[in-house]
Amino acid sequence: MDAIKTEFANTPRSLSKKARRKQLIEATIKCIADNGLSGTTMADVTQQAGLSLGIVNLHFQSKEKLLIETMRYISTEYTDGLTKIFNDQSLSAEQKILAHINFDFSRKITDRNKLAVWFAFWGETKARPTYLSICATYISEIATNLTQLFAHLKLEGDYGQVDPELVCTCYTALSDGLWLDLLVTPKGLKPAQAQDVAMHYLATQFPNHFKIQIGR
Amino acid sequence: MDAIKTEFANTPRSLSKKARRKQLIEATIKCIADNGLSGTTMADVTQQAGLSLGIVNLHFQSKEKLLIETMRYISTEYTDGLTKIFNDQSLSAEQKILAHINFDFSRKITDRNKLAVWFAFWGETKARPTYLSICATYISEIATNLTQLFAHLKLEGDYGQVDPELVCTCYTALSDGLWLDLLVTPKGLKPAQAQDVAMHYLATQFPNHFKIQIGR
DNA sequence: ACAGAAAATGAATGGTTATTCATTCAGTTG
DNA sequence: CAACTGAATGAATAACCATTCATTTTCTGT
Repeated sequence: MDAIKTEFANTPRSLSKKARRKQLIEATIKCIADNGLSGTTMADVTQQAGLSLGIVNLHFQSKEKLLIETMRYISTEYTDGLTKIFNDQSLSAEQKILAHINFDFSRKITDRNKLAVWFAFWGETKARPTYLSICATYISEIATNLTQLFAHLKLEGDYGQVDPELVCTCYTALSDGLWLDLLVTPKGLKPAQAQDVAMHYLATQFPNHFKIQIGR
Repeated sequence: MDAIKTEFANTPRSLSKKARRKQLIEATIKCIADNGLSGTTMADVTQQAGLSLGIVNLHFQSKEKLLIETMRYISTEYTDGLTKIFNDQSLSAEQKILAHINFDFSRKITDRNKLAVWFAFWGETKARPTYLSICATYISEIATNLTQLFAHLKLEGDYGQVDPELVCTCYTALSDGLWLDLLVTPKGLKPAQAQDVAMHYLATQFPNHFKIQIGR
């Protein structure tokens, strides 16, 4: 908790509104990972951020809004990363898929603190329509792009049997499930190995493009 | 909430301790699905069960213990179902895998109330060692059995390249990820379609045993 | 350097919630 | 049927926690 404090300490007040909000959101992520969603209090969050109790209400009005912004923060971080890859004109479809899978299992994304937050929010989607609608947006956006990439690969190679939409659904689910693995069995799979598992699936669909990793 | 009340109403007091605990656990599942883990109160749970406020502490000592027993309940229900399949002497390895996948996407298991509970607890595993250790037990138990089945299939068919452990990891993650799909996009995939997606993966590994469903 | 604006503080407040336990109630036994 | 046993009740309690806002601190423009 000292780390976060010092990171921002040199500019105690002059921090822009946006940066202070980010600081509070990141403190929230840490707290949810450490205490669970049900165990996260305003006192925890503000202490984690090294600030005073009232600061969250000043910047977010309420705890509920802080949580919604936290969910939006992690899903935006994720979709922005993927969108950047998808829009990169210098990459081929194959390279985009490789970059996608690489991103899915990067340090930034498979950080267990963030994974804990993802699952905590997913567990509440049935209860809170706002959470569900945030999910709905990013899911369809990613699926459209990814399906398109798989369709492109299908044309390139000799993959008559491949159903791009099915592969997209399957890959996405696989990726989510591997995240769960990384969250609940930290002594088990490592991110790089999880990535190999995902790649192994893609290799079954596009054997001319992707090869199965041996040394896992 | 009336439904649950009347289900137990004909024997208001004479219910065994075990049955009353089950009733309270099932009320807890409904409450977590409806209000989220963070929004579930003792008043909610007891009202859902049609009983009085003090009843949870009488049967479970504390809310925390009720939650732990709730998690144990859903994971036991799941592992018991799978263990029964695995120990069924009348089934071949192939039939056991079919029964396994069938169970994974059965109504009982893909009930969105229960899925919400799974994800809520997974989201708290990093914060609560007790939850994590409950996960650890069922995960390794299932993985051992399932890997064994895949190894058996590998011997039966001509599957030189197949790595049973990898297939187990991949199938398990895929199944978990499809559960997420069923939870957060209820208007999207239906359980039967999710099952087809899972089957599609198994067909890539064991094409002589499993065929891809066309009419999904 | 000073005034005004903006940001941050944290004690106080009020609503919520888990837990307790004296009392009530239902089932059982002799 | 009366005394007994243990389950169930729910009002009372005590702890907790989100939010408020008067006050303090820092920044900015002149």
